[in-house]
Amino acid sequence: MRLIFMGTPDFAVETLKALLAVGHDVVCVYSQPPKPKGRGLALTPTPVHAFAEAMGIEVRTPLSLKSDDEQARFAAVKADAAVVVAYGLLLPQAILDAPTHGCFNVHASLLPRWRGAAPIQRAIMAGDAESGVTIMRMELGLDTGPMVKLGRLPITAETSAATLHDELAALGAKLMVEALQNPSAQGVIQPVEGVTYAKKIDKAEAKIDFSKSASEVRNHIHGLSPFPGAWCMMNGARVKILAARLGEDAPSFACADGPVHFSKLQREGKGVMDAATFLRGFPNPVLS
RNA sequence: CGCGGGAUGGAGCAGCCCGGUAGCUCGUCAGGCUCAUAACCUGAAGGUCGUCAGUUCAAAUCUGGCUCCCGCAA
Repeated sequence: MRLIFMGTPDFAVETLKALLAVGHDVVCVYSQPPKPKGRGLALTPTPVHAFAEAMGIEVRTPLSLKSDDEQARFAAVKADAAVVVAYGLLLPQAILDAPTHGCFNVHASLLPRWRGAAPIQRAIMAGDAESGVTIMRMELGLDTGPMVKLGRLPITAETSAATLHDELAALGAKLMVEALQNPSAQGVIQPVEGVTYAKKIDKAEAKIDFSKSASEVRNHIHGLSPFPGAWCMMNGARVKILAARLGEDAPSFACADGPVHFSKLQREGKGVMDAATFLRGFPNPVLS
C-alpha cells in the first residue's frame, strides 16, 4: 500500500522498519522537528527522522498540522492509509479523513487503560501484571479509536521500561503489519469502563520516595529505567538506580514495609554498575 | 561555545590542591588451612597512570591541545 508514516521516537522506528520490510510503499514520513539536545545542545533529528532519511524517504517536520497548507500537502500524497506511532502532534479531522482507509495507530497499552503519553512507564510504575499493544483506527480524541488488534505481554518483577519498550515496539510493529492486511476493518469500540490516563513523566517525580512500600519503590525504579532514571542521594552523591528487587542483600535500604535491594546503580559521572562492583569503589552507602 | 564529573594493573576506586620509591577493595594464579566453602592465611603475576606537547633536575601529580565515557539541564 501507499503509506504515510508519522512517528518520532525509537519506539516508532520498529514499525516503520516492519512496514518497509513487507514491501509497503512509504511515500513520506512525518516527524517532530529536530531540537537542541544533549551535551552541547546540538540540533538532533528524531530517531524516525534519521532512519527515514537514511532510507531515502522524504521527511516532513511541520510544527503543526492545523494550517490549510499543511493539510493540503498531506492530502496531496494520496495515501491509502497513514500509520501513526508516537508522533507527538494531534491530528485534525481533515488529516484523519485524507487517506483512503484512514489513519492507524500503535499504542503501547491495553486500551482503554493508559491512554496518553507514557503508557509503558505508567503500567510498570502502577504495578500492573500485564501490558500490551493496541492497534486502533484514529479519531479526534486522545487514543479513543476503535481497536483493530491487541497483543498482550506480562510484566514481571524484572521488567523495566527499557525491556518492555523493546518488546512492545516489536509486537506493535508485527501487529500493525497484520492490521494493514485488512485495512477496511472497522474495529471494536473501546469499553467505557477502565479508562486511565498515562501522564507524561515529570522529572521531579524521579526521586525515590522511601516512605512508600518496597514494591512501590521497585516499580518506580523499573518504570523509570533507564530514562529518566529513578535516583536518590547517597553519601552526598546523586546515584541513579536502574534495577532493584525486594530483599536485604547489600546495598539495601528501608522502605515503609521492608528493605529493597539496588542491583544496578550509576553514580554521577560514572558508568552503570552491578551492586558488587558499585560497592568496591563506594563502600557503606548511606542515604543523605 | 549551556553547566559539571571522569579516563591509574582484569573490575571498582584512592593518590593530584602541597611535583620526587604506584596504594586500597575485589578478581586471577600458586601454595596452606579446612569435612567443606563465594570463608580464612601466605605468596605471586599483572600498570609506558587515555593521548600529544610544554614547564622542571624530576610529572599520575603543574600548563595547553586532542580523543573517548558519563551526570545535569533542555
